[in-house]
Amino acid sequence: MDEKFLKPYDPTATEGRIYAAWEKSGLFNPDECVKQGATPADAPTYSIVLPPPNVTGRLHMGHALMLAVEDSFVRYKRMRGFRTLWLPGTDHAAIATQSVVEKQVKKEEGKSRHDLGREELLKRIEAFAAQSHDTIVNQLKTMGASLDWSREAFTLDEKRSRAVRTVFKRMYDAGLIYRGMRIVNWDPKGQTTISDDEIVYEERAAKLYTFRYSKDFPIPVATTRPETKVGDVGVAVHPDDARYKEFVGKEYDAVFCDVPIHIKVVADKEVDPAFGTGAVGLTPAHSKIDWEIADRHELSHESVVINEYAKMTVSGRLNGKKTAEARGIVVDWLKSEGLFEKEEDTVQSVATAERTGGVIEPLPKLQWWVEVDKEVPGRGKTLKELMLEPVRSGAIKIIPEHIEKTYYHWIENLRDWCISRQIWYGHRIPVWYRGEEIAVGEAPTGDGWAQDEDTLDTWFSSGLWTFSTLGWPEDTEDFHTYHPTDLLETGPDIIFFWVARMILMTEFTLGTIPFKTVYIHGLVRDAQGRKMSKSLGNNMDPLDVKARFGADAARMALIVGNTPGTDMRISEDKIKGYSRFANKLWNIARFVLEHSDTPMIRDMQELERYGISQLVKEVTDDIENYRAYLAAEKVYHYIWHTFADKILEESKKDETIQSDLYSILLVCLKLLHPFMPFVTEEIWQSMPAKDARFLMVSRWPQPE
RNA sequence: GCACCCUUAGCUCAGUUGGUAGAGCAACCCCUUUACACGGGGAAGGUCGGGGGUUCGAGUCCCUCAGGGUGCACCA
Repeated sequence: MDEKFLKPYDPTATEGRIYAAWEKSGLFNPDECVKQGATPADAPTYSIVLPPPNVTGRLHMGHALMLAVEDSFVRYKRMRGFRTLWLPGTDHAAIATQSVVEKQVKKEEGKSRHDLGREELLKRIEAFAAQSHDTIVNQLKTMGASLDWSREAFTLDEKRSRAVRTVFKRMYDAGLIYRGMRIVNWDPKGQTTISDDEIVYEERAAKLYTFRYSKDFPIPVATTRPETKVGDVGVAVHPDDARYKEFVGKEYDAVFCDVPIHIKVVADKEVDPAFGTGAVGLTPAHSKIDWEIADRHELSHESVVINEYAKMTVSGRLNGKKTAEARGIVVDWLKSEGLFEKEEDTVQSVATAERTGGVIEPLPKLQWWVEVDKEVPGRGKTLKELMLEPVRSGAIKIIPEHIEKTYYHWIENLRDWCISRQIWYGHRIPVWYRGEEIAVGEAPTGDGWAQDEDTLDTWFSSGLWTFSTLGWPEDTEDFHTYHPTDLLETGPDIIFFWVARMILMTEFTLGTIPFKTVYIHGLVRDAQGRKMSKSLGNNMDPLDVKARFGADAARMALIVGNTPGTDMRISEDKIKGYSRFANKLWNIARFVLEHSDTPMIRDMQELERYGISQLVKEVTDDIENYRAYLAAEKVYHYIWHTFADKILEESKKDETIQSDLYSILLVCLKLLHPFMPFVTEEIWQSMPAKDARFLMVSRWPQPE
């Protein structure tokens, strides 16, 4: 018996060494598994692409959970003899990364991005991303992730960029990408447009003011944003509202807070007669709904009164004032003019930018959009329908199932997707202009072409991830072998951002699904059930956990009792419990090896009396049905309370049992390996008789 | 407003197609027994949120109420 067993199990002394040995073996690469005879060349494939962590990030518990779950499935499938590919990569995370670097530059040099210029800022960002990349990659490895690093991808590298340009052009040619002047969600803090999904609504107390535009204006109007009223072009009332019927169609002139305005009264069914005064002041340039109502009544969109810095752009006393300040000025003016009727307290949900926290200012802007309600040529269906169909038909299965309903609900409410961003880091829009001419896809030759200044929403490139990582649009063997992928495992917060976009992009581009199963894990919360966040200071650092208890213990704690789609709580006690379990297994191995001078490998029938075949059957069945949380617990329970507490104890009295212990241990190591890869592999390395050099590629016990 | 989820032992949660409840942790008692005190043995603990229904039988299916949470939409 190896002397190492005389001391308690020490994960910190073991895990790094084991991971290095795995990496050196090359067995994370399915081609290498075939070459070394660990996997049959004609074996079926199993593939997962890693949801790419942001290059700016540090490993957090969410990552650790993702890795624990995915690695469990991957290791299980590999042991079952599949040609198993788990493909790693990182995400450039455009807005997030640029804003980190911008802040840094501002702090250290006092310069803005415009002081640096596009080229210089990009240089800084790329340097930062490269260094940050190495950090996160090394952290992924510490959790034991059996990712094939030889295939690593980056959302912004040349191969992925080519995929982006290719898909953009195809969508443009299909008439699904268009450039249009529309109201966008403008983030004055981040100085960019964002999509509807990047908005977070915050409940805030606000005032609802009731006023008239002028003394002779017949209808009182209620608003929470009086400062925007200098941009009003109309007032909308409900067609059936008897109070205002006589004024519909009439037009009025007024000078509102120094600004001349022209108001037409229109009737529109969108207006709720019970809210406020039942009359809406229409500000088409600064409200999505008003824009739409204005469209229906042929009112102008042109009256822009707020700029990108959320400052007023009208002449008179409001000029150059911030919107919040302007609000007070307008209210004072209304009061002094006798136009003010009343103010009431109300609660407003204010749209803020998820990344920067800036209050969204709706502005009309020329942007690029993906049209979701238009028929896709040759498919006879809209993009929306293409997103719904594979989930409805069961071609894509979402776990837990009820999330499918949420998915449908979201798609039904989906509007055109704004894909252009006014930041510099990211995939530049592959469109070039020269006078009236336009070129799309690849850079045109000839003089005088200027590329669009904007970049693409980062989710545009993420949407291609399952196939861009496999080399598409090149005709690669990997693409043919591993696509569609088998499993997409991710968190509930990016189902719409990412999962839905992947389905959209893959259905459009390839006419197929990106993955067969979507497994949604819950969010990791602290012991009190609170979200882990920087501001609360309750973040648990996986690297710290690993240093104290080992990656195996952290992984096990994240898997056991963690049902898909349900948030989980993690506590130090739970992790500590599994670090003790690792030590328990260590001592079981010690005992077994001490009592197995000439180990005999028994087949499953010979071990029938120990209930092990039943365990294998249940564990296999649980993993196959995405119940890893049960499988891991059953293995734990068997090892500790059946194998150690009963069988080992019996064997001290009954010598006939002793010669079976070795075989039981072998099976237990295999069943536990997907969940606790390090300690099981470390013990395996000291097993004198076994079916593979590495437990990682040994055969999974046969369930029958 | 629309939709979805949750409510089971002190705490955190399982309970896969309906067959009279399980785990981990904590708490309690005992044991330093030669694999392990990062251990072992034992006992305790639940009218499965309330009410109603379907069924021979419901934590599990249906209805309803209450509390908690999430997503989406709206917010003049």
